[in-house]
Amino acid sequence: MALMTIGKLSGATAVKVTTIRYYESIGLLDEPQRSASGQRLYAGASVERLRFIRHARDLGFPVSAVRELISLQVEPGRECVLVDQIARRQLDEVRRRLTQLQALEAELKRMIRACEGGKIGTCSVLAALGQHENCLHEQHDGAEVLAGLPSKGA
Amino acid sequence: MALMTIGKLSGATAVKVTTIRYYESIGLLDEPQRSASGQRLYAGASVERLRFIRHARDLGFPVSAVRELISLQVEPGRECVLVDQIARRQLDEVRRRLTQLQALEAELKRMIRACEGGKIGTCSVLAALGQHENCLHEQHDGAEVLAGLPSKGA
DNA sequence: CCTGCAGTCTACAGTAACTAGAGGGGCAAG
DNA sequence: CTTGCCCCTCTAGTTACTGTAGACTGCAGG
Repeated sequence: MALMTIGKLSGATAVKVTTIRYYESIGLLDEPQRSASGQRLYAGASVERLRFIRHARDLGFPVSAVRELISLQVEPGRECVLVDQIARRQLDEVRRRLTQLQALEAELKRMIRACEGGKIGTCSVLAALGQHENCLHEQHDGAEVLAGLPSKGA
Repeated sequence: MALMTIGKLSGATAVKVTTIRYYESIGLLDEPQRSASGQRLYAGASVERLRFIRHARDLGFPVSAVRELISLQVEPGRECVLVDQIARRQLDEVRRRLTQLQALEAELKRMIRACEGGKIGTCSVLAALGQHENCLHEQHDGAEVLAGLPSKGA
């Protein structure tokens, strides 16, 4: 497994070239060797590292947590408990979001079922959105709960 | 229901003052009257409008969709179908995220169960993260699927 | 050797949806 | 009149990237 350019690494890990450079810039990836002309050259270990990062990110770990995980990986011999804690924290977060989303799904379904062929004047989707004494307002800062919805795919 | 300052409106809708001003700046809220000294003064209708926005945002509708919904509200008489479409699109999105999160939950649980009291050298959380031929990699641009996880609460 | 093109470089700007802070002015009570 | 909270604008920061500009490199075909 010889040295590879950033493009190859990108291909091997499904992480975009720009993202790899970004990870380097924020210190998630070490600075690699450079060719005489300044191009980054990666060894096989970078593939592992990057897959690790990718997978952790896919699991929803924020970059800060990934950083922690990496530092734990680098200096082994300490208790697994820390890693476990990070994972549990993440699991809690995931479950919180699951609950949220399930409530959203229910409400959206209800709205759509009610809205069949009516005119806007009586459209219950709009009416439902006008209500506020509804299912979602137990926690007050619910604002940020779903703030990060990308919906780029739409 | 007399005119109210931005602070009152904020209190009545649980939307932060800065956020209200932000909504105004992006055109979600109309510019309100001003007092002689330049303070914003809102009428009761603003409460409704803001609740509508808040609720739609809580349901995960992106601001662009909220904008559409508002415009549909403003010029009624057109078919409800458009509103319905937006809601369905949102429901699809929510379901997609639900599926994702359920997979994540399963994997995190598996990881945590495996990681009980071991040392880091054998920690299966870290090991699991190193794997990549795993449950989450059917879709290739999974990168962005969970990109927006805030986890500020942690 | 030349040309073309894909790949790479840096650096900066933009995205979503806010949030936070600086630095100043307004308003009612004591 | 002062205290203290509210309000103003404007700018910058957040997260995790993505996109763009403009320049350079590396390699294959002719």
